[in-house]
Amino acid sequence: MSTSRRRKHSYHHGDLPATLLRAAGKILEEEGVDALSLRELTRRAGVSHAAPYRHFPDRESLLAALAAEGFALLGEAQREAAAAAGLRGMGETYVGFALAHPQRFRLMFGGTVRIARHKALREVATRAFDGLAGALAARSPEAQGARDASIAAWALVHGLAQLLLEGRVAQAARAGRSEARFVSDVLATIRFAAGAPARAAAAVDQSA
Amino acid sequence: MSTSRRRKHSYHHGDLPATLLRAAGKILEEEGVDALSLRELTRRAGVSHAAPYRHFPDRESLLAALAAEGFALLGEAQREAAAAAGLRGMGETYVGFALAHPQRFRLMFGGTVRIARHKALREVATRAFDGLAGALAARSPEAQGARDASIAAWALVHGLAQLLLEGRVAQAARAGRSEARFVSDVLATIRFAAGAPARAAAAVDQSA
DNA sequence: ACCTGAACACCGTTCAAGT
DNA sequence: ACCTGAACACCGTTCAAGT
Repeated sequence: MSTSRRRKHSYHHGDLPATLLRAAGKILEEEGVDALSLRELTRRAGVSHAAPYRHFPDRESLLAALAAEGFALLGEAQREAAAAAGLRGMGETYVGFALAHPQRFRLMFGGTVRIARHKALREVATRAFDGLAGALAARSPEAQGARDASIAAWALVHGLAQLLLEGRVAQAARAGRSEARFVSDVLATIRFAAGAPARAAAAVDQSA
Repeated sequence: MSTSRRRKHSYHHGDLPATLLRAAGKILEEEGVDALSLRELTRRAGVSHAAPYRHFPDRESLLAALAAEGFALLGEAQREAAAAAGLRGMGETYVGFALAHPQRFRLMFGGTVRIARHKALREVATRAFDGLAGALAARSPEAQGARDASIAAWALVHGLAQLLLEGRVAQAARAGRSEARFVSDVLATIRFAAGAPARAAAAVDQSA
């Protein structure tokens, strides 16, 4: 008689959390966070609208779980890229991840989820970034300058991803290049001055 | 007898749009976009909950107006910085704006407002960025390389702003420096290779 | 132990009606 | 021309009750 339940036994169907996360991920990627309501989610999953509360304290916690999945994926992709393609490969991978999963990336960095309040999320996010920082620090280990440069590198790829995602980079700037080539070219315009004392270098370069 | 109306004549009180934008800006900066509901806004403004619809087609259009204010402010600050402090000054101004108006900045770049769908917003946003691109292109006018470098420069400051805003940069990385000094030091680790053919330069730098 | 259904306090948006 | 009040179709969250 029921119209939407597809499960065998229906009542306890093994793993509702996983089912919810899968369905939520689909809604997220198709329509964005704002369209991801618990009620729509439970409709798709064929459970009552109160069911998620047995597994997630509130909506933000479910979003936090989705964001955590994203950081895990990004972190892994970065580690693989570091081994296979070096520093610039990591940057291209970062931007590539954002373009391949735009809504997920927005969720991870958009501020809707307060990362600090969700322990598992906080930890997996931190781990993803340690990779980038470590790779850059390893190249030129003069403490503070290298650390600053690693933040600049991260900011560069992060900002490029964000600008492309939001469509802020004009079509004209692409100049007919493929997306990957464009990203590669833009990143190639940058040089890191990690070795030099940052302050002095700044003074030199600024006088233009 | 009315409890909340503070206006003289009350019914048509001159400039409801401006009143709404002022109140909305306050809610935005205090509590963020997600807390900015039209109903809460109308409660504060002392009008009926349907009143905004005489002036804005929907909630997103009101948010678009708030974002447009932000881009106008940012654009102006950038133009002043360009005149007074040169290229690096513009970058510091960009990050400074984001840190001074975090919720506004999030609204401007968070993807909640579809910029392309709001004409006035689209135009003021474009104008704000022409400034940055122009300043960099003027320094080294070799068509494509310079354009790519200007995008990289923008991505750099934008990403740094975003990472600082979301609290993704660990306290430890600051190493006791003031925020302004930290930003300045991070930006100083970067050199632009706008003059050189981007591709060749990339190949050289990559082999590390 | 896990899920449901009714209930509550919110939303955004529409529209006939008021001034 | 501009604003209101009732109405509609949604939300997130809570809680007693069901299996």
